[in-house]
Amino acid sequence: MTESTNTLSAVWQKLRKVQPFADLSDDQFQNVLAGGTIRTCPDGHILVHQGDAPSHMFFVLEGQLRTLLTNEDGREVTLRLLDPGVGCMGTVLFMGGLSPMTVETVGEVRIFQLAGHFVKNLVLEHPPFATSMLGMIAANYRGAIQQIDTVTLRTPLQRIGHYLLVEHILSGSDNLMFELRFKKSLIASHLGMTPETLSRALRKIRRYGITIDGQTVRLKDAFVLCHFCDLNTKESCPFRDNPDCPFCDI
Amino acid sequence: MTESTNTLSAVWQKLRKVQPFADLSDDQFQNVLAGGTIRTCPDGHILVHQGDAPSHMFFVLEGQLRTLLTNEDGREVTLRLLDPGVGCMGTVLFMGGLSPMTVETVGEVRIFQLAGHFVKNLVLEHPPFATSMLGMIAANYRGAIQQIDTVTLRTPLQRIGHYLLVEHILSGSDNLMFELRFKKSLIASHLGMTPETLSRALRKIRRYGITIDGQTVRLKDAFVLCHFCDLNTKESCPFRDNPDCPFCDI
DNA sequence: CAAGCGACTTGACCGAGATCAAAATCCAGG
DNA sequence: CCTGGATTTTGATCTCGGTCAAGTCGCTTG
Repeated sequence: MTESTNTLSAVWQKLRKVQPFADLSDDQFQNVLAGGTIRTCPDGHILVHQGDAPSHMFFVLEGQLRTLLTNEDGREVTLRLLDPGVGCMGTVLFMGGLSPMTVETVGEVRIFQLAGHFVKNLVLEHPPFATSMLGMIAANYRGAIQQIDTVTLRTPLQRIGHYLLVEHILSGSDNLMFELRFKKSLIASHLGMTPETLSRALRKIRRYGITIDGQTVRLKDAFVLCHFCDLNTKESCPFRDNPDCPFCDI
Repeated sequence: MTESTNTLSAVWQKLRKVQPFADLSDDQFQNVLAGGTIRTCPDGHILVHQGDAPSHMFFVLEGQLRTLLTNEDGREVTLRLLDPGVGCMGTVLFMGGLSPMTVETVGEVRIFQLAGHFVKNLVLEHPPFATSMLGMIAANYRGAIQQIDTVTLRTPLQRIGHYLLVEHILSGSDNLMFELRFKKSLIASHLGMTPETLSRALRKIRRYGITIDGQTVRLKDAFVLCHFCDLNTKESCPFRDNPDCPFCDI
């Protein structure tokens, strides 16, 4: 088996079932694969600068990416933290104009990239793909709204609590222990605070029965994170409306 | 001419040329009109509550709407301020799940509303409409990103400066005087600050040659707002790369 | 095993913006 | 023209989170 088949099949594995490709036929997906490129980038590599004309969509195969905003004096906010299987810059392609965000690697990353015009053609030619893109973009939009909510209406404690809740649900919420997927400094930047403030918030959150040791989060019981539930999150909560939940009756 | 025709033709006037309808044929647009409803709502009326299942898209015919987020103790951020010709909740329809935002009238408002399934069908049946919706949603997303930038990376002075710049460009930027379209308290809420802070920032911004009296903004010269330009805005600036602009060479 | 570096934590201090309170301004309606 | 309520402005004070600096932990590398 050649290196190239090896890699292509890896991409197939990673991306076949994820949005916006899940609804394509195998043939169409094969086409997508043929139309894109696989790259490996070192830590801290900047794939897109704020202000660049957007040219490609990117999908993480291995490693992590983040999208972020910066200002002139170097302050920055992380918009999204991307794990394998997740894509970015899809929305930016349809915004028209220059990219409002930077895309940067976090550690060494293997990515799959697809030219913008390729994506736009797919939208025109395959209505289900268009709907799928709409859903994906809308999901990103929801994330942005969530972030606005977070940074403007919540205290640092509430921010990290909510973040942990979402992570817990994503991890399957079947265990009282799970791992943080990202470095704390990145999480802090995503939550619009400094690492110092995050650290202090993590200290304070112990009194809710939530302990963080390194990347490991330990919960006293299944419902301690319910303190930080909101309407969006409630919808995806597996304990939704469970009578034991102290907050689901709100 | 009956009241109803009168109103329908008013809707035609207002919405025929705006996204996402601009690319539809007259016949298709006629269909849209027939499929929707016209409503008049009093000041402070809530069209959608955060947490409602999204059912309609709304378009402003006369008056103003705003979309906003609230938390439990009553604090709120305004996401968007909508003037006639602008629509909302389109994105939310494609997010799946409940509405993350509230939609509220500002003063008495006349709106045109279109059922969600109607919009979704249009997307499936008319690829150009889908592209148009993608563009619209992407534009909203850009707005959300801009807002994250604003509230996390800018000082109150920079925020209001940038806001005024965008307003100036929207107003045609052909005059050294223009009107604020919204109440200051709403603008403050949109910029993530209190009315008091906004007031103080408007005081401070005088030293840049920008004077606000009531709703009227007066500029000392055409370039005073350039202090608050960023990459996004630069693209739509009519003075772009004008050698007189003190910042376009950045 | 020691050294060294990066990531995180902790402490002390400070300042921008929120809050609270009061005065001023604006405007619609009588 | 006057009046009453909403909106905005101004002033005084307080507080949360940022900043700066030092210390700790943990991991990689020689």
